[in-house]
Amino acid sequence: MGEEVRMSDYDGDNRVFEWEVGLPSAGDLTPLSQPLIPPELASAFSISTEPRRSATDVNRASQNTLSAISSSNNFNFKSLNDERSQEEFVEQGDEADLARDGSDPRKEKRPRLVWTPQLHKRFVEVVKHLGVGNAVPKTIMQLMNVEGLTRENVASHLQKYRLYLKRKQGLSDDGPSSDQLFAPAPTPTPQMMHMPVIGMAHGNGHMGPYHGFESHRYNMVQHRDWSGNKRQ
DNA sequence: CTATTAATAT
DNA sequence: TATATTAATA
Repeated sequence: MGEEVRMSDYDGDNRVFEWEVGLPSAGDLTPLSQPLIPPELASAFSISTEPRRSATDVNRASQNTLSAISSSNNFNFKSLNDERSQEEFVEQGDEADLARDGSDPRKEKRPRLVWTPQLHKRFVEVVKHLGVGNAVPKTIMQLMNVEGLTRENVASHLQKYRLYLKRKQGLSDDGPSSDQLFAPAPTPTPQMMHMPVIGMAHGNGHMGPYHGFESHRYNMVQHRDWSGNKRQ
């Protein structure tokens, strides 16, 4: 029952399009790695939150399930969570990082946040929802509800996003769509803000255990070309 | 304390 | 280039 499947990989034969009408696109689905109930609400109503699973946990579980299925009835599942799809990406380039306080969680360096298309989409939706005029980092961060996302992450991205907006209203249209991430999505998919998206990781430092609360770490990244590719 | 912006660092 | 960090300022 709740298989998470990337339809983008199945353009093959055994695909029944009639079954897909009205279904949300793969990118809009809520990853199993996110709790359905925001932590604030859960605690406010004293709902016991299921122990949060990391993206890798979910992927592993999916692998097991899918491999079991495909072996039981020779289904032609292509590569699901294989190779470069998504997994944790930690740049283990250690270099004299013994100066790390293993004590203060707040000061722990996080890996650089990677603004995946999904993350950015989330960001844009929240900003639009708030209105560009009154969307501030703290609020955006809260509404995005992404584990591990910090206010300065958002502030930094917001700063860049505003520059993008400024540049874009100044010059109606001309030249190629300069920005990869910011350019209007080819698939407008007018959906209200909903559903959490998780994503980040890859950094110079380390991938320490982060506590979005009391649980796991975050990661999962689409390592697409950030340099010359426009997805979504 | 948070937000904004520009400059600078990684 | 993308993201982080810092400093000045509101």
